[in-house]
Amino acid sequence: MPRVDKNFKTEVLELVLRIPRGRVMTYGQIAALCGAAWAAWEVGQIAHYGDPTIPWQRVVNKKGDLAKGYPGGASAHQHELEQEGIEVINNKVDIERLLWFPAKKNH
DNA sequence: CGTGTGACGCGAG
DNA sequence: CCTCGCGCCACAC
Repeated sequence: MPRVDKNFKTEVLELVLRIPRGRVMTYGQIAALCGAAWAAWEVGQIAHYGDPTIPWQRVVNKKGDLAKGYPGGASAHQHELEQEGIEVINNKVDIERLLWFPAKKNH
C-alpha cells in the first residue's frame, strides 16, 4: 500500500476532519491547502490507504463527482452524503453550493 | 532506472 | 457530451 509524506498526510487528515457535516471539499483544494496543489493524487491515495476513521465521504473531485474507489462504490458514497443532508444529483454534488472553505486554522 | 497506475485537475479538440 | 494528453506525486514491478 502506497505511503505518503507523513507531514502532508497529517495535514490532509486534520483538514478533512474539520469539514463540517453537510459540506464537502475537493481533492485539489485539500492538496492546495496542505501546500501541494499538484498532489491531488496523493490525497486520493491517502483516502484509500489512510485512516478509515476519516469522513472521506465529504471529499469529492472538482466536478462534484463521487469517489470511484469508495468502499461499496459511488452508490455507497452517495448514501453517506445523503445521510448528512447533502443532495446528490446524477452522481454529483452541488460543489458550488456545498464546497467548504476552512475559515481559519491554528496549525 | 524506465514504465504503468491511481478515490485528480485542467486545457484542447 | 466525449476522448486525449500533460501536469505533479508516490509506489509497485
